[in-house]
Amino acid sequence: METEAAPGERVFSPRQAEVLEAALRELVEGGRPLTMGAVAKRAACSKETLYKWFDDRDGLLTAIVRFQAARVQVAAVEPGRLDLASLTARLEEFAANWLRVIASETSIALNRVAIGQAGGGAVPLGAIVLENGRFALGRRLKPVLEAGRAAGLIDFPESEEAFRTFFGLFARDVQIRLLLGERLDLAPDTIRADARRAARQFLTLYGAQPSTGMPG
Amino acid sequence: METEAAPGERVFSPRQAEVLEAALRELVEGGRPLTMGAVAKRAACSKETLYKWFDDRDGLLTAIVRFQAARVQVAAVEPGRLDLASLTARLEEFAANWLRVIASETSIALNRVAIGQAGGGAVPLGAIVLENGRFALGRRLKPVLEAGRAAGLIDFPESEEAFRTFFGLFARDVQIRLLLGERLDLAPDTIRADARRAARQFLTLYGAQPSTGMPG
DNA sequence: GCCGAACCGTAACGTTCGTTACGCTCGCCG
DNA sequence: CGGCGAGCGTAACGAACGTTACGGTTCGGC
Repeated sequence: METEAAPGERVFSPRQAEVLEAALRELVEGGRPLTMGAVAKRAACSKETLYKWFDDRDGLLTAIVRFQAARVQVAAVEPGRLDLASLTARLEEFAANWLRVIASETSIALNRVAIGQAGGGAVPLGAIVLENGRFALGRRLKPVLEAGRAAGLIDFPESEEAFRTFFGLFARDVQIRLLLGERLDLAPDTIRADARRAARQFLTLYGAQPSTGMPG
Repeated sequence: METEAAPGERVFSPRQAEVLEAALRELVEGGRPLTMGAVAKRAACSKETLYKWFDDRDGLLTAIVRFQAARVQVAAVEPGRLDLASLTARLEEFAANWLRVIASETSIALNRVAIGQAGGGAVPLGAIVLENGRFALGRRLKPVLEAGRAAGLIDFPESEEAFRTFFGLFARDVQIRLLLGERLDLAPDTIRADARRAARQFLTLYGAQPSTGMPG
């Protein structure tokens, strides 16, 4: 998926990618706050190299966030021709994907760092996470929603509002509970069931025709 | 200080409450990470006193969280006799209250600290926040939901699941965006409108009878 | 008025950690 | 072969901060 380098997006050398992988592992596995020394040791590189490549600790954190964001890119769903079944499937798939992402150790650790320094640091880590997480998500789903509307399957005045409602329906309290350290086990079956329920409820709220609950 | 108190709940002396207020202000207003020195200076007390009263930094943080939690206690709603109008009003009021809480600077700062040390520290700050936030919330609302079910206004198999859906409907992406540092302006009108929408959507999903949207 | 306890302000100590500097090895290029 | 730049490992420096210790002040009780 090497389509285009957006402005502000830097491509990392293979060795740099290795270092960032190591930093990510350190962030996830080592419960401690991330220190430059720990990253250097785990990556088997020198601190001097870290500073040369990433300037300072904030730069390293920013690089980690961007690096991870570049990998999480889910394939954009192309609207295509939609009937009720395929729209439902798209919604379910989308919700399940997102639940899997926010339940991953990596996402939790990254969000923790971004939240922990939000409001304090000079570097808007939180903004980067939001841009590549929540907002990228919205941009991905909106075409699907609008295609569904064009097909007469659902209706809403604003796709942004419709998306936020869908977000609430599948995310619910999961993310905040995970971030606060609760050990929720999100088994694949649980995720699938939650995604199905969210899609069904969304269609109930926004369906152009009264949608009857399917069995199952 | 042999004062017998409720299990896990300690009562603070007036002076201690002052100090905790100051600590809370420092946490909210000073963008920096909370240091013992900053708290002592703002509270006009000595560090030695801080350590005597709260043992160490974790103890101080825990005390701050408990102190704030003890103040936020919203009045428990008593189910009483419910018709559709009063149930709707209860839900709207509940959602609006919660939105006001999570949008407050204090709640954001406290959640940031709890999240920042979740998974790392020995003291489960996150668990305390969850217990006094999300879970206390559920305990407050469930009687209302069950009274609504008893009155035949709504129906659901599990009040926990119904509550989580309602939570998703009013919280949506607000909390995560605030925690990540986005400046959302939640004007009173916005909050009221969001609460109304969430209550209406919840009744649409769980209403025993098809509820028609009200004008306005 | 005197005593002791509580408390304030400040100094001091040790650790952690970000940041910089230095010596060494290794692979590439002329 | 010789130079050289990149990068590794480690040491060193300085600041921030948690924690402890100390001297001075206030205040209630005798």
